[in-house]
Parts: sequence; C-alpha cells; structure tokens
Amino acid sequence: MRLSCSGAKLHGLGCNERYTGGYSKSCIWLRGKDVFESEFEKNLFELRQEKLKEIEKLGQAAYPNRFPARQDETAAPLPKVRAEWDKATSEELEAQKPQVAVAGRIMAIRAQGKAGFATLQQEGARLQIYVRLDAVGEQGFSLYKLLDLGDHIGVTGYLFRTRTGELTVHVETLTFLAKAMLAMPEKYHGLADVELRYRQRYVDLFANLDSRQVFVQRAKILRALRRFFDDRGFLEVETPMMQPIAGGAAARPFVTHHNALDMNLFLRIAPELYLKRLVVGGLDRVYEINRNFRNEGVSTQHNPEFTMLEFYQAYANFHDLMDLTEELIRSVALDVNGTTVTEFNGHTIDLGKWQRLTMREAIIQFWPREAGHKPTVAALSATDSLQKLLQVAVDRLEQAAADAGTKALAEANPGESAEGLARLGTLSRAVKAVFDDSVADAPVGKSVYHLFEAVVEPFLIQPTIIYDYPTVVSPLSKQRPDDPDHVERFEIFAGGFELGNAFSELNDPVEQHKRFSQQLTERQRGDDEAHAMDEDYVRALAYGLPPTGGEGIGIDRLVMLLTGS
RNA sequence: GGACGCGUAGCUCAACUGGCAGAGCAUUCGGCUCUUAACCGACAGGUUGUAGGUUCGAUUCCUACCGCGUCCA
Repeated sequence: MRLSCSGAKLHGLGCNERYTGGYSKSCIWLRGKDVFESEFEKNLFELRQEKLKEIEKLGQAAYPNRFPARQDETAAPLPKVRAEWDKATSEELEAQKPQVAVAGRIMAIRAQGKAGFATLQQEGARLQIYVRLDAVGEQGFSLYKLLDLGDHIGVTGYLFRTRTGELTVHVETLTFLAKAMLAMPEKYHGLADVELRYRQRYVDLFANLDSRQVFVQRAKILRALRRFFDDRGFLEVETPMMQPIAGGAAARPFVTHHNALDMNLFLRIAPELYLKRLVVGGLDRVYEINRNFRNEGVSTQHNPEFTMLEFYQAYANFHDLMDLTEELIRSVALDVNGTTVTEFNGHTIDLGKWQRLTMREAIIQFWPREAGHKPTVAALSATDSLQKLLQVAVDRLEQAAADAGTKALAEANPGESAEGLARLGTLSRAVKAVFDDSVADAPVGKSVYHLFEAVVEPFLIQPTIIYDYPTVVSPLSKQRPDDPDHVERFEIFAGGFELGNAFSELNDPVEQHKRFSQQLTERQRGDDEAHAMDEDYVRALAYGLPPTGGEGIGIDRLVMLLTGS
C-alpha cells in the first residue's frame, strides 16, 4: 500500500524529466509507410541527401567515424573551451591566439557572401564560430555553404572576440560529422507543441536547454538519494518487475505473458512485498529506486510508468521514519539546490520546516469555514455522526457555492471571487462524493480518509507529515497497540500533493491474512483497486519479519518539487 | 465520461458582419568577408482536421466524427 490508496495519485503530473517517447498513435519515424510527416519533409530529406553527395565530392565522408577533439579529456571540449576562456579579454586572446578543436551541433547559421558565422552546441553549451573564405580555403568554404541547421561539425582554429565581444573560434579547418536530414524547430518560437515535445523528446532536448536541465537535476537528485542511503548502511537492490500477483499498492496492473511458462504475469505496481521478503531473509536495510507501472490514463501530466524509491529498515518503526524522512528531504534539497527553500506553483516552500498532524486533527484544522462548525474527533470516529456531519457540510458548501456564484455574477470584477468560486465548487463536489460513498456500508475509516483527501490534501502546501491512518485503508501497516482501528502509518505532503507513504510494517502473518481477506471483501463491494491475496507473502511473514519500518517516495514528484518544474 | 476552447503553408499565427486564403520564420535561388530572431531581392509552398448540411457563395454558420488543450469527474 506504499503510495497510495487512490492509484492515480502519486505518479501524477509532469513526468517530463524522463524519456517517454512512443505512446502516440500518430505517425512515427520509420514506422510502416509513414516515414515522413509531410511532403515538405520528404522533399527536404531528398534535398539533403543530394547535399551529402556534394559534401562527399569535397573529400569529406558523409558519416565519418570520429572527430579527434581531445577525446581523452573527461570534459567535453566545447563546454571546456567556454569555461576556460569565457573571461579572457580581446587583447589576451589576440596575444595568445589559443588553438582549439571543438565539435557540436549547428544551432544557428548566418552566411554573408564570402564569410559567415555559426553557433555550435555541445552538452548544453554554445560557442560561435567564424568561417572566412580566405581562412578555410575554397573547399572548406564550399563545405560551409552546404551546411544546414542541425548538422554536426568539428572545427579547429583559434579563439578571438568579435566586435560585439562574443567569444568565437576563427576557423581554420572544418570537418563534416553528420547531417540533419529533417528540419529543426522554428528558431524563435522553438518546439512549442507540447505533444510533440513529449513524443520527440530528442528534439526537445537539443532545442530547449531547460528540458536538458531537468535531466541533469534529476540525476543529481538520484545521486543524492543513493548517497544518503549508502551512508546509512542501506543496500541497493532490484526486485521483480514481473510478478504473478501485483501487490503492495492499490492500482490496476498491466498484464503480460510468459511464453515458456504459458502464464500471465503482471508488471509491478509496487516493489513493497518483495522488499519485505528480503528483510525476512536478513537484509535488514534495503532500498530500491525503480519503475512502477499502473494501468491508467495517459497524458502529459499522467504517466503509466513512474519512478519510486522504497526503503525498509529493520528494528525501526514509523516514528523513526518520520525523523529520517525529514532529514532525507532536507539533505537532498541542500545537496541539489544548496537550500531547502524551493519555488513551486507560485508557492515558496521550505523543505526544512515540517509540521506533524494526525489525519483527524488535519481535517479539523483545514475544515472549510463555509462547511459549518469544525467537527470533533469523536464526530469523525463513528459512522452515524460522520454521516450527519457530511450531510450538513454538503448542504452548507452547496449553498455557499451558489451564493458565491450569484455574487460573482453581480460583481463587475470577478478576478478574486472566481478563484474562491472554483474552490467552493470543487470542495462541495468532493465532499458530496464522500457523503454518497459513506451512506452505504462503507467502513468509517474509509470515509474519513476520503474526506481528508477532499478537504485537506490540496491545501497541504508546506511540508507536512500526516499520521494515524485508518486500518481499513492500510492493509499492510501495523496497528497502534492502543487503538486497533488505526495504524502506525504516515504520509508526507508538500506542494498540495502526496510525496511519500510510510508505516510500521505489519509482521503478524495471521493478522496479515485477515487484512487480505478484508480487502477481498472491499473488492467484492466494487473496489477493483483493493489488494489481492498474496499467500506466499503471508508465508514469508510466517518465517518471521523483524519489526520494520518502510517507506515509499515518488521520485518524479520530488524532482518536480526540487526543480520547480 | 462531462463542460468549454482550439484545429488555416514544415513552424508560429492573421483573415471585419458569409464575398479572390495572408504574414514572419524555415526551405529553394541570387547578393553581401564581424553576424547573432543577421540583412536585401526573388521563387515556391494550401483538399482551411474529416464527412455532411444551410447558402448564389463557407476558413467563417449548423450537425456528426477525429485530434489537441484547459477545467471537472
């Protein structure tokens, strides 16, 4: 049940830091007969092939094997040149005439008769080159004239500054490296089409430097996470991606087929049950950073595959994990950004300052004033009092939403009230849904949980730990010794969404079997995301799982939060 | 699944109340030896998402479908 009870939640929003090409039905390069997306592209491709032949006639290979630009160095040549010489003055360059050899993709090209400029890009860095007929010779200049936006070339020459002060390579030799056979995105607006940006991530990457930056930041975050766990004696492991029973979360799985065994397998929705099997086996501290797959809608804000960190620590409980989590988020933020403060969705969020609330405290604290008097803990603990409470709340919220609508119509200046109106509309619908669900024979804990999701979760902007979860929505968590209706579980929130989920692991095989059976009941009541029975997991617990705390954190969301994307 | 919006040249976008479908960039050709959204000149580029309807006439109005976006579920 790591991340989380409404399967769609945790992997929501921009998974835009990963390569995600290929979900579209639209024409894809080299698939079937639709090689080209238009006549224009087809003509361009043919034209560029002609140009390639011309380039070969100049004695250059169309697809050479290498460009010897200091390949032994650890840093790429072009960014290195920029770093080394960016501050050198025109006079210093004039005196030294530093020889350089750089390669890159042509991102801009401006020819003017017998001379011209181009901008090369490598590893996100750019450097201008200046090509003159009298410096590169007839053959070199003929090659320059055959170049297109997007081509890869290598040049040697010396550095200087132009009249406008830009660091530039005065080219002496030009080496053709590879041709762009398709048109680059429009140079001013760039690649704007969002769907294209996702489908053709490779274009987005070289065309939009901020797109590249998210990859770099993501790698930093993953390094920081691994360092954090490695330093604390955790072992990184990889558990099965294909599972006979897709457990550990509430979500619909993808199905695949194993031919030799002639059996269906599921792509995992969570690694949880396998990681705890490892703890049974004596790997006391383990973590895994890997993909999960959940069979739901596809959009730019919703990816069916997403990355999750899960970790387990034997002899720890959920209190220990609260401390560890705060430390983890704080230290990763400091590692990556040098500060715990981040800007996200117009909010300033301090990942170094946490508050802790029980679920019922949070509902009381965030209770919308339009919904009437704040409820009491007692009212949130029994089915009939909760239903009465919800009935009043729904009536008040619907009335408030209607009043706000009338008022907005009456006022000439909608601006601020429109926002309040949207909030009230959303709130009243969400609470109404909880009310409608609670009327049946649903357990009170489930309604409280859904009420929390409706009135609290979207408003948890600053980092918050919510604990005391109802047992009924937590089939893998250990009950509180003093209150069997609640479990030792917490979730972490920031920026208005769930970031992670943790609990003291249920390690009593008899109780675990009972919980799985309860889930089967929920499934029969129509909850097709309720957990399936996993007898082998119960068997593993029967060998003895030490008291253990476990947690899952959604990496894509953490990246969004830390990069403000 | 619902509401609203959008769909016009390769890209970004115009086109009044229904009256000859346009611009910038990119492409092609010509000119230009310090440009940088280079500039100047010329050519080319279109089944206005698809199918139907209203009309003398539809990019424009109507209906259905397809695709995309935003909000909601």
